[in-house]
Amino acid sequence: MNKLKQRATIKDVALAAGVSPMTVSNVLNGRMQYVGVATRKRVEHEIERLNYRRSTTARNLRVAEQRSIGMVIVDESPAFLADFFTCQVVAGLTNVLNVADYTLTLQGVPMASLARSMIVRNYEVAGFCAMISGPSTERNGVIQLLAGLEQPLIVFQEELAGPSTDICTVRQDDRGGGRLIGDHLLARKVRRPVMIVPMQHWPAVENRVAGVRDAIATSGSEAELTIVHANSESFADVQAAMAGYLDSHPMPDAVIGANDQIAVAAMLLLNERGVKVPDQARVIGFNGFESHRYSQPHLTTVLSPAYSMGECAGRAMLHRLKTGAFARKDEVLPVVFENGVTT
Amino acid sequence: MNKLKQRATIKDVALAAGVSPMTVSNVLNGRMQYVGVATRKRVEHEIERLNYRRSTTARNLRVAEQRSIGMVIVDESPAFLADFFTCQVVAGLTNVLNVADYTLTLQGVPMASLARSMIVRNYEVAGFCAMISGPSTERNGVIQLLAGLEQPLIVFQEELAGPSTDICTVRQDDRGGGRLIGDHLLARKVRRPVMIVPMQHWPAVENRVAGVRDAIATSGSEAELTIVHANSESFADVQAAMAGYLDSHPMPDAVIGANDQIAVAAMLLLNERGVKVPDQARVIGFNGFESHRYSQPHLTTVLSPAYSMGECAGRAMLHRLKTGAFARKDEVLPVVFENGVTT
DNA sequence: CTGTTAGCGCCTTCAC
DNA sequence: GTGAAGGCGCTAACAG
Repeated sequence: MNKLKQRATIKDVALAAGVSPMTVSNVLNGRMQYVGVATRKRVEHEIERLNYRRSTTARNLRVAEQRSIGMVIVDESPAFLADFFTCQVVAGLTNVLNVADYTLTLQGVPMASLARSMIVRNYEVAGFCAMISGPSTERNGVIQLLAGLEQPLIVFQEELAGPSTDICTVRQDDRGGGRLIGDHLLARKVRRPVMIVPMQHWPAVENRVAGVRDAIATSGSEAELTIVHANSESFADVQAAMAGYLDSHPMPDAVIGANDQIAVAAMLLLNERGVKVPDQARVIGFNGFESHRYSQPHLTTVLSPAYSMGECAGRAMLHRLKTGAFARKDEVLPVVFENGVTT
Repeated sequence: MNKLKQRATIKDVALAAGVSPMTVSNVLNGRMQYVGVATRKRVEHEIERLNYRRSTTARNLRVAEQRSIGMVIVDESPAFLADFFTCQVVAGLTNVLNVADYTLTLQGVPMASLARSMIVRNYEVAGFCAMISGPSTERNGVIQLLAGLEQPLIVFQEELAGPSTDICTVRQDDRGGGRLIGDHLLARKVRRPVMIVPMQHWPAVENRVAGVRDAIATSGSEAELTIVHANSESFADVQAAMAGYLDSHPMPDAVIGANDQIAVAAMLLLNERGVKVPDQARVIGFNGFESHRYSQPHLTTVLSPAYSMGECAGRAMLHRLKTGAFARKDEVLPVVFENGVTT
């Protein structure tokens, strides 16, 4: 079925109230200057009685306007949204949009099928927000593809090189966060820190690494950062990479996870091997969320403003829609250092 | 702005390809029996060249059909979605819908403004899924309101009493989970278990309590379950409630949290007071997620099938849309016991 | 295989 | 203040 069953239209309401459809429309749109009070009452009463609901579809067609923003999540995994970071971003975004009577249209697409997806083939939202994962080249391909749609576009956690039209990036200050971590460790005389990062190229991660290096360079310390690549950020891969490193190198005096999960996986391995944290090795993560209060031991980390990023994107998009242009091409949100007991 | 700017229509494509709009429409809809190969090629080429994208709005109006499902999250907190459970449900739901070329339209609404919201006033999706929080009476009010919309409705984590039309509930087997917990604790000779629950009435929580009681009754054990009410499920409130209880009662031999956060908050308090877990008191949670692998100590809990619930709801809705009726009025998904080190 | 006609529900424009 | 005509972009039904 999935059909529009017998549903009251403006015409029905008009008929019942003994007025013309135009008058009903005026009432619906709050153009009260054009409608007598008595008429309005009658119309409103009939709307209620007939359980009338305006067809968004017909209205949007007529006024050539969309009241929804598309949130595109490009990821191979079908569980794309089941990620706390993305989740927070979507939450913030939805809230800002909803308050402005916009809707969020969620679409998860595997990279391969994006070109044939409804998003690309159909015109149905006023603009797009995108969270893209995958290798760098492919991510850029996706951005090109979405940009080709010639609609306002916001991309999360990316940095764009060339001049771009009608694209805005929203990201957190990963490099600044890296610096905070570096400063914190250097103040504790760390000399041989190791940072575990996933194999996959990811600008946020590179910025975190760069931030740590900034801190070392600025301090004039002779500390040296070693990068250890894990095949993925899964629990098993991280532990394997960490084990491989420990087996063939002297014990590092600090382990930095590219994110909290990585840090915890590494820390659990250290525990297993009898290494005392933080006495023998300090451990620090990245992208902590509310849940950090519940973790035991309390991991030192850098708090992600993911929810605010969503809000920021929402506001940016609404502004773009209203004024015709983004206020800024790149929105960078500050992160906050969170002191735990693991450093 | 937010206007449809100069955008190619079917007419433009038809003109450019030298055919009628109807032929273009046939190509778009894959009705190739009605279109010659040469013509099709020409049309497809022009679609590409003109960067044509079909207007979902116009199509939906014409065929009187919506290709989107509304996900309504009724909650006072603007951070509604920033909750792992909801997040997982939405992820599962979106995936199933997207594969069927349906879209998910997300809308978060505070209870108070629901009646005046776009959801209620406008007709724009084929059906609704709802996650409602708040006191029992108000939740029922929301369900009534949404049911009054006369569209297919799926509600998560509720049990409906009376006969309902076109409503389906999707929930996890909380009572079964409670039984698993009860059995586990009884097998360990627990006699004075305490269960910490939030003040707010919540059917899922009541079912968990009932399940534990079931287990006790079935076993014929003389164990007795004490319920401790916390003002909310926040860290502070849970610890306050727990402290209040401990100060005026003998030490329980097991603490059951109505969910994992509650359990962990309680456990941290026990730690602070020097109570050894699990030797002096066992601790057990509810609604574990992937993150349980990262928690330390590894909490014993019952794993929530939240993601599957989303998938289940998606399938149920698609079936309803296709056949005109829900296959089942109440979908109950099994939970899985997860053995940790805290029991 | 291709084209013509008509209309989905709403709102802009203009007349009364 | 209110109403009548017309059309947004698309496709069902029917002609050819």
